[in-house]
Amino acid sequence: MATRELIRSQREKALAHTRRTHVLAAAREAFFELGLEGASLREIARRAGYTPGALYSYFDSKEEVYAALLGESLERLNAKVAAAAAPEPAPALRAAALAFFDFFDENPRDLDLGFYLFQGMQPRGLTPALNETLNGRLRDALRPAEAALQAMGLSAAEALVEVTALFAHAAGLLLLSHTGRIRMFRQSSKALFKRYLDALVLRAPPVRRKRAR
Amino acid sequence: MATRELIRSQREKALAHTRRTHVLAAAREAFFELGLEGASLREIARRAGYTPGALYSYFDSKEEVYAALLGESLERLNAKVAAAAAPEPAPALRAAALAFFDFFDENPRDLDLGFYLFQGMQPRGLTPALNETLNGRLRDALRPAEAALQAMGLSAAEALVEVTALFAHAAGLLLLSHTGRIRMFRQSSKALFKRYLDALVLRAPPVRRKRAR
Amino acid sequence: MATRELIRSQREKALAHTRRTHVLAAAREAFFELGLEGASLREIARRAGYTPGALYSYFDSKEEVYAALLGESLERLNAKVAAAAAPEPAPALRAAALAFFDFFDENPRDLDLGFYLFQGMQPRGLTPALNETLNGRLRDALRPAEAALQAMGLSAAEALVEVTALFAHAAGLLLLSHTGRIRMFRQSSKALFKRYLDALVLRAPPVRRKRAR
Amino acid sequence: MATRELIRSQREKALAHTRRTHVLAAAREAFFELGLEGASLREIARRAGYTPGALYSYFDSKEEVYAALLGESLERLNAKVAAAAAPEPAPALRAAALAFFDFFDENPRDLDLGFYLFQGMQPRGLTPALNETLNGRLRDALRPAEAALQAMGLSAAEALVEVTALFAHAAGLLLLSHTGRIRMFRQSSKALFKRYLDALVLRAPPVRRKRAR
DNA sequence: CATGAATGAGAGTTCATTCAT
DNA sequence: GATGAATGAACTCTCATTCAT
Repeated sequence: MATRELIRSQREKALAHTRRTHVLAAAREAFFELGLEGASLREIARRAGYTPGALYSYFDSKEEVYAALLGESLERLNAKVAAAAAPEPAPALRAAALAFFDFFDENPRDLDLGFYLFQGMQPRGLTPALNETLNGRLRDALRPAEAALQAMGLSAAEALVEVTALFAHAAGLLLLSHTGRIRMFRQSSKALFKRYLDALVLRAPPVRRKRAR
Repeated sequence: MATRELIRSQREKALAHTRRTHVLAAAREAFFELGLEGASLREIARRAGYTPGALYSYFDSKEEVYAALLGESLERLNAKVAAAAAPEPAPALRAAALAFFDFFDENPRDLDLGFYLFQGMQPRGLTPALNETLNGRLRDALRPAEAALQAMGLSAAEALVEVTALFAHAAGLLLLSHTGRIRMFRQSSKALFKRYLDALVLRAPPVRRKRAR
Repeated sequence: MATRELIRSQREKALAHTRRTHVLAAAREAFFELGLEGASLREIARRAGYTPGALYSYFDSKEEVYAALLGESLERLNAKVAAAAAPEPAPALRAAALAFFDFFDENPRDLDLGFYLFQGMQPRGLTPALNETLNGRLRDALRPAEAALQAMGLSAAEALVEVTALFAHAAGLLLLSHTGRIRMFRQSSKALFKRYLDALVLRAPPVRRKRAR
Repeated sequence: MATRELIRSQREKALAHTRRTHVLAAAREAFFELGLEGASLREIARRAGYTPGALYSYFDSKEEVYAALLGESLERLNAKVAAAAAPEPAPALRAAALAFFDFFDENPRDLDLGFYLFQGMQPRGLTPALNETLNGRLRDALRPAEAALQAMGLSAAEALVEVTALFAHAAGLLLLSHTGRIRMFRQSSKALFKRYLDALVLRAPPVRRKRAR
């Protein structure tokens, strides 16, 4: 008896998850196509084949949909960064940093998502706890680069400084690129980012000295 | 006779300007306090002590209000950058770059304003010509730094690359700072920016040696 | 199980229809009392006991409300015309034509509605297909008269000419009557229309003689 | 002294009239181009080179502008009808009726104007006296046809009936034509009107017999 | 006479959200 | 779980009109 109950409960849970995923897919699609303004709850529901009210079975508010979307985006980012590895520290830095950069460069909507680039860039409606978690996942995506920097001989503190600067540089270039402003300078954000990486690797000599011993 | 007319006309023009400025002040206030979403025409009108319709005496659309706001922001930026000068190239670079950085660092909403133009809304009330002008003013704010880079011996092409990277780095740091993400790294965006400038100035000397020959 | 579902579904459908009808009744009432300009969505909603937004559950736009109103009006017209029959061609012509005339004479607002169709209606709520359909229903209301004319011996082409003239005469008289201008002439539009029909029937007989041969 | 005053007064009156005429021209232009809905006071003022408020020096309300427009339209109509004369009664009838028909057929906006008078116009700009006057001018445009009918031998009462029917027929055809509905019947309103006139002249013979005496 | 600012009402429409069924 | 109806507030924008200057 209890077994049958359990099985049913499991099946329902799986179903619920499937449907939630389905809704998220519709939300992503709407958001990517129409941007934040166009991706109303109505539109998302329409694309998912539901009525607006039905979405409230899966999400408590529109913001929660947005948060789920962002969470999923960050998972993809981390997966990409984790997949980019190299045996030597310097190539590992390049690989990790480029994976990070490319992810947003190739998926500009993920940039929107990640930086709350609309609505004045303020995270609204996200509980602090959730916000922390999501930010943590973004932070995670930078850890491989940070580790590589340490492997290159930088102290933990130095590596933190450098990875922050790296993050800022990537973010700035992506912003310029995504908003079209880079055109004013007739430059390529990707080339500029590689140039920054080159300089960073060159600046790291202390590591080499360590190695030389 | 004509004199009286002229005086009246002048006074009215001044009044009109004052009132437009007053509306813009209300718009800025609303925008700064409530962000993009909250700063509706109604809210702006309310704060200016007007009915919504009255704003249409001064602006043709909501977009035009934002454009005016952004234009004014960029003028302030340029004024600040122009005011920051130094006799020697390297200090001039630092001064110009820091003025640029500080402007947005101290007025984060001006950063929002600048992004808004390209991101959130359609350039409906913003003619391409006006858009170009505004972008040009942003570009102008970087020219002193670019000039200093050339004065330090960089070629025009090199200076352009470097000023673009500088802009990106500043934008990225500001983004991190403004969205609170810099806290994740326990760093100061200002300190990081100065560090970037130091490295930039150090990287330039080879040029100078060239000069010395 | 399925039965219960079915019953509920049917009841809901009936309810939906009832409510839509209720809204349309309010719309008609508002439109009839206040005319085209006064019958705003807000006013219609108020009379139906709804908030303005609620109407968008039933209609996609204001134009669609009017289209529905007009469609229903044309159905009533056709019903009235169809009900007016007679065994012999000449009486059949009189009956059909008078039914058409009387419908608009007794319900002047239906005349307004008909005018509105082409004069003011925007293409939003009135797809070309719907427009065609509605015009077709108006055309339908004249077919009994046209058939009677043919039965009286007129060729298809002659009958078409005559029914067009009949329609125009009716429309003109209704316009004069509805706008009060007929008073300038101290005439009755109904009497004039009957007079026109008398003349039309008298003009036709030659045909019958042809048949009699 | 008084003379100088008088002259100035006269000159000012003339000027005022000129300017009023100028505003009316702008109004007509706006109305003819944009239709009833598009011809707002703002638009009229814009075209006349004035601000909206200025129009209130010449007209007490928007309705009054329309009334003036309509009055002028009716003058043109009467002029056209008066110009169409013929020595014999039957040709005179044809000429007068066709002039009336053609005026509206060729200037559909004048038809709109005429419709507007009774359909939408508020009693504010249209005093009963003015209303009477305008209706009288419309009536006047039919008098030549009425006189011709009497000249053809109809009694005053008969002529009145016939001219009313003629008016209605013309109005109906113009309505069908102007609203595009005549296309449903693949007919020409002008041809149908001529056909009506032919039948009317044929129906009149009793007159001729009178003459023959 | 004419302006320019302002009103105040109102237009149609969209939205996230709630809730009985 | 899902629906469909409904809310209520908000949105941008337009209008005829008024009035001090």
